[in-house]
Amino acid sequence: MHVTIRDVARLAGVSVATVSRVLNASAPVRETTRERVLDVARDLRFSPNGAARSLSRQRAGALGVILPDIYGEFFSELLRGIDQEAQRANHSLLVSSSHHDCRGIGAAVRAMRGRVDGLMVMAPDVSAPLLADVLPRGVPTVLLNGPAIDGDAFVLTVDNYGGAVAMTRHLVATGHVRIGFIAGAERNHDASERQRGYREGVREAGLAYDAAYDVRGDFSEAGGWRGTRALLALPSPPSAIFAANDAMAVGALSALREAGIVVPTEMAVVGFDDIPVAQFLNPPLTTVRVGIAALGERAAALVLAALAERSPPDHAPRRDVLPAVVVVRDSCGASAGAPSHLTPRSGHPERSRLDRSSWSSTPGGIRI
Amino acid sequence: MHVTIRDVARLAGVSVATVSRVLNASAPVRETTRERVLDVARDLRFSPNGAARSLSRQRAGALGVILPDIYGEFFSELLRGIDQEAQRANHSLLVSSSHHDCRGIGAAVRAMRGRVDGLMVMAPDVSAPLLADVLPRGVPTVLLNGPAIDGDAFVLTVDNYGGAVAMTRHLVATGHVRIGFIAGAERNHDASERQRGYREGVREAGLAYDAAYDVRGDFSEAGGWRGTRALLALPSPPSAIFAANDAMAVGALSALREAGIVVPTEMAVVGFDDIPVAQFLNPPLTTVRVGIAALGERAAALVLAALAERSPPDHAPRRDVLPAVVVVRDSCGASAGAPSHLTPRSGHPERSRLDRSSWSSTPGGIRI
DNA sequence: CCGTCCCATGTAAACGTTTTCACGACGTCG
DNA sequence: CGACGTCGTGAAAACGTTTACATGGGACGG
Repeated sequence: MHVTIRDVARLAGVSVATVSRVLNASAPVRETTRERVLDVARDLRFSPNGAARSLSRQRAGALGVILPDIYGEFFSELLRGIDQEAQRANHSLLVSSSHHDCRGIGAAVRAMRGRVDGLMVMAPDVSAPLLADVLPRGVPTVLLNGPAIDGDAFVLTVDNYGGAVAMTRHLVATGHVRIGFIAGAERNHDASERQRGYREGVREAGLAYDAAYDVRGDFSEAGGWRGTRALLALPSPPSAIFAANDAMAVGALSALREAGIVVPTEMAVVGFDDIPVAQFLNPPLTTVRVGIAALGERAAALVLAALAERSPPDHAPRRDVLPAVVVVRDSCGASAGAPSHLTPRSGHPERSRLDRSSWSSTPGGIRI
Repeated sequence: MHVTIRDVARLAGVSVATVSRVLNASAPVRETTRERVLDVARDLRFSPNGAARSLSRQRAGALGVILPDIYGEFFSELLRGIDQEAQRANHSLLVSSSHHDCRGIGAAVRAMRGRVDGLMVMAPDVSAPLLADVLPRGVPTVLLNGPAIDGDAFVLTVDNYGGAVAMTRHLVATGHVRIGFIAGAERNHDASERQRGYREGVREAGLAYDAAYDVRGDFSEAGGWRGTRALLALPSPPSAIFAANDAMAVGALSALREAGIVVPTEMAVVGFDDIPVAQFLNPPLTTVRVGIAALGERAAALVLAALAERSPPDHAPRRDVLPAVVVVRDSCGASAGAPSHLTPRSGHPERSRLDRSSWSSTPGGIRI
């Protein structure tokens, strides 16, 4: 049926071992036989069977990615970062999404056994013990934006709490006293951390926390739209809306436009994530940059590093938190008043697609 | 090292064949032994090695996806559609991106040999003969948005030309006589088809085609931004800008905002693709809906169908074109004037994430 | 009571690589 | 001139499944 290494060997008049050696350059082969083998391989359009190869070597040359969803620019960016780093190490990506509960995650993990060398799992909705139970042992695993876990998985998160506190402080500093918050999905780890940050920011400013201004969303544009309607319906609506992610901020901007409310003069809107489109919105969105692609890159790098050293790196920290910095643009109304000498507004459409600047912590916010 | 089926067999006191039969329910096994095997398997947390499994059965249970890039919402949506359909058939996705030239595509294809049962390849920049040369024979393949090809690959495209003609007609009907166009990347198949549609639309309206209004872009927000600046710098700027995709339309909106030009009253802006965020932009973007996720779903469905019947479906058409319909929103200025009885503006934030309506052709444009 | 059939199970051969081991031939050094 | 590496190669054993084939034991009909 398919052409195998045996066919190549037969036609070239050598053993399969020699063919393998030629194709992998794994041992010296006489130049004449080498060329003969390569010729036959090319003629037959032979390409080695990946499954057989992974079975024989004990590595698959692929990384597994398990995601709750792939809707929106966030996951697109994350995947891009992961892919970029994986490709550097000649690894491909086995992607499986739409896994919210640990049953689904468990199934996906099992399906990947033997076809991937490492695993990246994003499971913001699943509690730590349940998750620990389904993760495989013996496979380098990085948990993205999840809770701490007591398996041998490395946990990589973004400073959700710190970023939300910083953003709330920024709004307070701009003069807002009624700040509405549109939270993420219930039970979602990122969502609750960001909410915790918002509440702390409000509390430390000495403002009265009012649950009516703290509405539930779901990280989708539609959720932001609904949340905004809810906030506008309050007897005394907020003067600023803090959406727990950029997608909801987009929905908020849309709802405000429909309501005829001008941003930022009549209402400030800020988001979280700094998805690529944020800077191109009308008005450009003030948000918290988390370096999504960098997060993905780092996750892949961690898995690959664990793969490189045969023994699991016990000395290395089991947890890493990436910084989240406030990026001030026009949608919060603070743009005009803020000191403009920090970072000149220039060339923003030219910025590199993969901005590594967020790998290192930036003190305070930055202006773009 | 890892626990294998042999370990399970040994501890359960049966042969490996029996274990396999239990786990796959492929043959009747006495209830008592079945339970014993399942218990041991659970205790040992056994999960079968995927590589070995793919080698033994002659199928991998995975589909390969080869993309030029994964930047932006377009690819995110496409991947989502593919994943959705693949998951329905219990297949996972092996994704490889950043492949622009046929050398890279060839390498990716070879790396996937034996680990995937079918292939979806998006290679808008590669010419047909080159591409045909690197595609594998014997593996069901669907080419996305590529040129027709004389291999045995199925070609699935969107009606780029028709959509662009329709959109241009719409702008003409709205009263525009100077329509700027921001094209996609050179040598990109989608890009040139859309450009061809724009030119035809202009021509058939009896307007003089002026190359100065037909500027080069690159399908990125930054490219749209630059293209818009170029159009604004013309001695007599256009009154409408047709960006060859939504990402560039986003860049255009951003550039116009910076220039203090109000959309749509002073300038109409339209895009192509109808990425999810389009309806939430300020103003909501008039664009050409291609049903990105549906495209992905259909591609996966075609591969899976070819997989189901052992022989390649010769009777089936080797090419399919999905409709592209104009979606009128606010950014083109025609919204207020157009008859509003067609489709009431309602519930747009609630629309289902995966809209299958574009699978079937809709006569004329639709209003949202 | 014996032949036949079926059911549950075991044995072993695939599947297509890589890799270890062995083995000649050849050159080098003592 | 013999012992000893080195180099090129082949044979065969992994790798962990699935599955065709074989086998033994019980049920059942004659």
